[in-house]
Amino acid sequence: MGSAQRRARATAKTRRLILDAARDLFVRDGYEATSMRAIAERIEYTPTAIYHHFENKQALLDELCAQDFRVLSMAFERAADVSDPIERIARIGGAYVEFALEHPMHYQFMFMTVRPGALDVDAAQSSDPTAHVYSFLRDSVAEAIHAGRLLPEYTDVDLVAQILWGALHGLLSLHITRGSHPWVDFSDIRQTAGAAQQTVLQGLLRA
Amino acid sequence: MGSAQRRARATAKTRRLILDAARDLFVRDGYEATSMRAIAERIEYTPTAIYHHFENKQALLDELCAQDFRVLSMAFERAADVSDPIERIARIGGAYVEFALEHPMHYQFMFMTVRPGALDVDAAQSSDPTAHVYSFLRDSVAEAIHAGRLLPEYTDVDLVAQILWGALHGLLSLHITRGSHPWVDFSDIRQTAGAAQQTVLQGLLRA
DNA sequence: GAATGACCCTAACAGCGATAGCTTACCTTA
DNA sequence: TAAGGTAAGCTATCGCTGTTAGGGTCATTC
Repeated sequence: MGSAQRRARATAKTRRLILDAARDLFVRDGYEATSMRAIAERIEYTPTAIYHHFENKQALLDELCAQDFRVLSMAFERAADVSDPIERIARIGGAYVEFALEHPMHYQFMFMTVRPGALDVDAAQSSDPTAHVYSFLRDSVAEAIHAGRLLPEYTDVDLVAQILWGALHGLLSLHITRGSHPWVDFSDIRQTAGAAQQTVLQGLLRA
Repeated sequence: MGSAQRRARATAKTRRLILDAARDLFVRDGYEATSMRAIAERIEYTPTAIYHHFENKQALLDELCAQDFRVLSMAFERAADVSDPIERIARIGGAYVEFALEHPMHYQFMFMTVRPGALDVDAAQSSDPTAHVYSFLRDSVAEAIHAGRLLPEYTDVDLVAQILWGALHGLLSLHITRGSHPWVDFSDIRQTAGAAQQTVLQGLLRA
């Protein structure tokens, strides 16, 4: 009976082998520039073998993304362990920045890549990990609004959450795409992101 | 002698024909999903003809991009025609949002694409149009700081300019990459961007 | 009138994602 | 232990991609 388990282990190992190779190449060369043939060659299989474990190239990226979302989600859970909603928002933001700077390539896949393909709304709602990650922020914003901590004109939870998310994402994505370019003097990104968050919160909070 | 001019006109017309078709398809289907064959078919030429007018596919996008930078620059010039620096910042932001929504594909290429290849600092400084466009915002921020309109802790011009830029860019880029996805309730992007800008300014300004 | 060069063509290259169909190895069941 | 089923790899191929080599046509120029 243990033989089935051994077989399952072997399958999982191959799967992991493919994913690791794909991640390396995606990170090094980018998604478009990485071919299924290159992934296969790196692990000494034929391209067809990959299709036995994954539906297509996009499915590889999806799986890698899902893994990263789990990492981010766990970081958020750690950061969100505080009762004050404003402080929680600040800590979630800090964890978000740290994640982006520690895994810039993953961040790129997760938030900076145009994902083709229409989605079944219901399926996406329940399965897409972005929703879960976003809900950390959204729930805290809702709590802050409910507790009367924000200025009275801010009643739309999604609007406020997106302002906060956008402020950090904008700086982070600019840093990732243009950080090495000389024509704009990018200061230390952690400091800038911290200042951005503080500024936005200052604009949101009741005096 | 007029014949040479007629010929030049014909060449320019073909060139424009190619660019218009490319723009339409890039915008509709995306850069990667648009093939040279599709562009050629639309204007009833063979793909080879395009290579007579442009070096390659990337050159098509570069040319369109350069056009759009000119458009953005002109929009900024129009928007910046106001003396109050805070109002100027707000109007520059509005023009930026409009530009991104009107030219999402080119916005992607201009601000959301990791550009490979190291740059000669001096050459980039003088030739890269991003610097020129960024300076519109930077100069206005510097003026606002100099006029004592911001809270005293905001002394770093680039930091403030990047907070403002980042807040809008974050929302716009999220909208472009994820706007069609259903798991996050993206409100009207113009309204969200406007609120974001107002919130950041509220956090920056002296009471 | 010959030569030049701009412009566009046909045909082809190598590489891409993906699939059809076969073989092999193993597990389960009779 | 033989038969049947399935997972996982293979070869060969499809239709696509960006791009190029080489040829033809025609107006312009010497």
